[in-house]
Amino acid sequence: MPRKPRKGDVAADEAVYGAIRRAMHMGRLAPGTKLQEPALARVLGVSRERVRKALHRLVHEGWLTAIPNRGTFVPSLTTEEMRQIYDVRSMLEAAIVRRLSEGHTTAAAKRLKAHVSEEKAATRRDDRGRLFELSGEFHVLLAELCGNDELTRLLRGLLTRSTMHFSLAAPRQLTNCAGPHDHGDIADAILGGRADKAAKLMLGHLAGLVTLQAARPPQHEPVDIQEAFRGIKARRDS
Amino acid sequence: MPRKPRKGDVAADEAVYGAIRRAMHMGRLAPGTKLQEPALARVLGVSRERVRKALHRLVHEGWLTAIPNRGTFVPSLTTEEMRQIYDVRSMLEAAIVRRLSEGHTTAAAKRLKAHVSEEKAATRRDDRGRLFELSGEFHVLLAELCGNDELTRLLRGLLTRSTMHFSLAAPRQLTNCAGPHDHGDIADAILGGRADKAAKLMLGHLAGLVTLQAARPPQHEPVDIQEAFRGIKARRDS
DNA sequence: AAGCCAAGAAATGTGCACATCCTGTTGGAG
DNA sequence: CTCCAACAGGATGTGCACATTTCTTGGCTT
Repeated sequence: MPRKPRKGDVAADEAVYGAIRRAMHMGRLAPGTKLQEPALARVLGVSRERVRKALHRLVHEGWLTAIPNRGTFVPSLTTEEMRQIYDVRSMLEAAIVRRLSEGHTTAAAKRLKAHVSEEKAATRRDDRGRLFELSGEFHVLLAELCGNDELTRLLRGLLTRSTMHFSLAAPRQLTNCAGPHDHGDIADAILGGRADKAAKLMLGHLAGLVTLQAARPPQHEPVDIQEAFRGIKARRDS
Repeated sequence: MPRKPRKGDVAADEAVYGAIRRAMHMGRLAPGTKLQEPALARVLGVSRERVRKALHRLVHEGWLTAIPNRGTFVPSLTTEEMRQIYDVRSMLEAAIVRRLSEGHTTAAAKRLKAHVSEEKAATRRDDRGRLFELSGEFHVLLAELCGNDELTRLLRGLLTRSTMHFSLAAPRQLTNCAGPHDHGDIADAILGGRADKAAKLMLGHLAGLVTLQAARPPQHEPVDIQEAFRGIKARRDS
């Protein structure tokens, strides 16, 4: 028997997908880097087809860019693309906070308060990593509280693409979503039923993020695949 | 030599993708239909891997649903999912028409007027097919006029998923976007700079589409793959 | 010396064959 | 007669090997 692709191996491609995604999230892969399949297969210890499938998925999701017969590359994100993404987010999230301000369940209010308090706790502990995660989840949480799965999925995609800039440009310098008090203020406006104020705060919050990312180092040094995936192997999720 | 996969074959998978997508758009494939790879490969005259790749792409885009080791199926769309999609569209398109009402270029106004007049012409000619296309393009056009590529791509995806209901449920009975005068009224409000009115009209328009699709035949008879792909082979685009 | 051409090497894309899993059927037991 | 279990047929998933294309290196020409 060469190898039994048992039922447990169905999560293997998911692991490869997560490994590459995590490497990008950590800022290990600079824009313009070519991700060649044999090298990734050798480093990750899986077959080339597995890598191939994961790469195709990442390309389709917008994380990578593929050129036929050339390979897949880490995209060089333009500030214009970033502005457009945040523009769409402004449209959606302003509508979201307006809707939540006009009416929400007590359970929703409870989850929102819990999240804000958790963010404040992370801020006091100065836990940058946790705060980075929570900051992103805040925006997804607002979409979830609307009870619209499609909306949640869409916003999650936009948000992951937004965080690409943080990850690829300056992963360790920037903290995260501007000031932590922003989320608290937005939550207060929602819970208080002040739709206009909540929308205005959200728009200002997103605009602040754009200007925060405006100044970033345009230089990128070449990356070694072997070095980039040091300590990254299995496990799933982002 | 078995076969030369020349450079012209790079568009072959695109053709397979378009063929399946067109079959769905024509309402040939009823919800719940299992699309098995050998049958599709035999009918379309391509290799199984080509079909496989197209199926994976369609699954990733939400057109089909895949169950591991079971196959890919045409999804049975719930009215709840449809409502959620139109809910997201309401958020985005209300913001779009508001933005366009507050300011747009003369070129944008020209394109908008041209589109509306073309819709009216199609209505006079009673050209249902053309009007169906134009009705969808109207909503995409509004996104394009905002000059945001990300927004256009997102809305296009939502719109194709919206038309799935028309296609799968009752492709030949329903005409399209409710009344053709709706689009004209929205355009007039935009060109007149009446943001609130334009947004209100758009929300009403989308709400009308939802109620229009509420009553649909829940029955679906089994489909033969051989028969479904009659006259559908190559060519690209949607 | 600089630019161009050609040959080798490596990477991508594709078809093929096999292993595994699911499903429909048939036979037997209760 | 009904239900369960084993089996056969077929479909999906995966690894492998090859064809094609592209990039690089070396040598040649101007």
